[in-house]
Amino acid sequence: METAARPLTRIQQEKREVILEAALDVFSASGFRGSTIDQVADAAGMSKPNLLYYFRSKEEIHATLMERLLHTWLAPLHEFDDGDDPITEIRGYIRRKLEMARDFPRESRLFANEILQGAPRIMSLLEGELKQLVDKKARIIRKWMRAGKIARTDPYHLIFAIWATTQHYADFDVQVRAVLGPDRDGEGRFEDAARFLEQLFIGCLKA
Amino acid sequence: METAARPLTRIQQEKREVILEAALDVFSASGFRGSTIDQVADAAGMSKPNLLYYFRSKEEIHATLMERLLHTWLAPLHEFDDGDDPITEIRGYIRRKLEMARDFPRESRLFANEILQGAPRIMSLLEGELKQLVDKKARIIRKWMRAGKIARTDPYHLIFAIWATTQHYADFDVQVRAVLGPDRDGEGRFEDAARFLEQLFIGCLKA
DNA sequence: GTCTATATAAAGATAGAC
DNA sequence: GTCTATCTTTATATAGAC
Repeated sequence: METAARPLTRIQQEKREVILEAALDVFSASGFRGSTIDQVADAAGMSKPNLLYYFRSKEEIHATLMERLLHTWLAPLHEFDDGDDPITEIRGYIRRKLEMARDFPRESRLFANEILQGAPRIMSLLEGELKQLVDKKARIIRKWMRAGKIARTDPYHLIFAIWATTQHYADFDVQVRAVLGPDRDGEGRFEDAARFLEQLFIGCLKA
Repeated sequence: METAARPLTRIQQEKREVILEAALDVFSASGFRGSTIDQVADAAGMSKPNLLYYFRSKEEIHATLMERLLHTWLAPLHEFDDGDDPITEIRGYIRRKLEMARDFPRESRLFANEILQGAPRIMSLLEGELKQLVDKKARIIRKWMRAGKIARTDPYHLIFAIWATTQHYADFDVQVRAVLGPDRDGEGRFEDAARFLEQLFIGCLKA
């Protein structure tokens, strides 16, 4: 007979946090299949069997991680709303997405890894929650266009372009660094990117 | 004593092609670590030991694949040149890159996988050949800007944005499909994307 | 060149002592 | 809760017959 699920103690919660933090490091760098429980255990400062005392399997760690990730990841799009000034709203969304790429590059890469492999674990979420959210925001953008507040264009591809350009700085970080060279490292790169993306998107949207 | 490397017969070349084609399928879908020689052998229609008769190791298959990939991948940027009309030149580059995403999505994903994992195998190429190529093209773009032919902006981030937006349609294909739904499948999506990207980039670059 | 059989190593997961 | 030892599965690669 199975024992009923017990609420976790505070200490158990904290240990799980340590493991998830370590797993984010490892999984985002090597992908799910490319990572080993040993690596995660090492990064978390504990033995493999000890780690498996807190999570039943590698799969369960990954699932827990993805669940949280998606919440964080969709937050900026949720914030995007029908404000007074469309340009301010879109500019803010771009800035928040770029800040996410800067502050949460591991999350960005973990997400990219999952999508790249065909999104086996989150397909239903993409077709459900994500699609509905994007549909809603696309309707807002279209309303702005009909009202003549911004130039007419395809709202879906506009959103894709914002995702692509901002996440690029996290997902393709090593390439960006290699091309820009050591001169333009750190914070400066993000300021340059922010300026450029504002010019690109806002320039083309002004009616 | 080692036997000297012999030139490959035509049949050997053909078998290697079959293997590389299968490997591209498998590696681009699951990443290098996520793929097994068994899968590649199955896809190539031969047994594992037979496959390993043509390639010494999984690593060697991957290396051969990456080498070719990079040649193909940089071709559009090589073509980008100092023509009469900057707008035509940039528009052509965007179109070629988007066509690559449409016609060679596996290559795009294989490349994305490699970069995402920190580009361990091609770092020196990124810092060498790629950087020099981009530097050269950035100088051309800057010349156009100084001549007042296009609006002033950061040429490096412009190139990154073109890479990001076009490759997005290959790398994040499942997400794009999920969000757009089944209505907008196949060729139509790429036409929409082409129209949008032209408006985005050309609109912002017109002086 | 291709096969069956197998050596070898890595990785996920568990048993059971403490 | 944490450890050492170990089981099991999977995967890379090789040996050797044909």
